[in-house]
Amino acid sequence: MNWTDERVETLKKLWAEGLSASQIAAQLGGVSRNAVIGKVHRLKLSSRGRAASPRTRQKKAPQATTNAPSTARRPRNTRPVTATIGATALQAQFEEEPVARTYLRPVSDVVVPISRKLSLVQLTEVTCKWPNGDPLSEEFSFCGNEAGESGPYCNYHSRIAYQPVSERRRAR
DNA sequence: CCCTGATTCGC
DNA sequence: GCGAATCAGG
Repeated sequence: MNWTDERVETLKKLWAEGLSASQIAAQLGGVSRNAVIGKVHRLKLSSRGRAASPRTRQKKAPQATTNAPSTARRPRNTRPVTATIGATALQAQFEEEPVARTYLRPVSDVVVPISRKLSLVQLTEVTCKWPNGDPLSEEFSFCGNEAGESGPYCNYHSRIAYQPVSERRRAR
């Protein structure tokens, strides 16, 4: 996945709006949060208002010269995720923003499960209860994918459901 | 443990 | 330039 003008634009916008790198990565799709952060730095728009904390790095002695030259790089699993982007979920997440191009993003490899579009009566103890759309609307449905034991949502929706909360507690 | 951004450095 | 690994912290 390369950084097209469009994607960079989105990155800038979302970053300026205060979204976390991982959230932006999820929006863009196909990139990790590290990729986003790296790009942000390269674009020199790191600051975003205030410095988080006067952190001072530079402590690590990189195991370069003296260490074993063996390629210790770990070929981390490149996740072959293939799913549909949860447009409605994104909507809920950014309900206050105009939303222009985020939802017309190519839905190729975003880490969002395909909604099973269950109705209320179809929910069980193990179905994700993430709502899709307006509860008053005809098309309203629930995600319905398998929910872990840790909550009423599937893995993905647990994150986008709870992450912003802890974020607002901390940052805003 | 979850997360955050920051930095380094092999590619 | 890119981004995984790592770091430092909440």
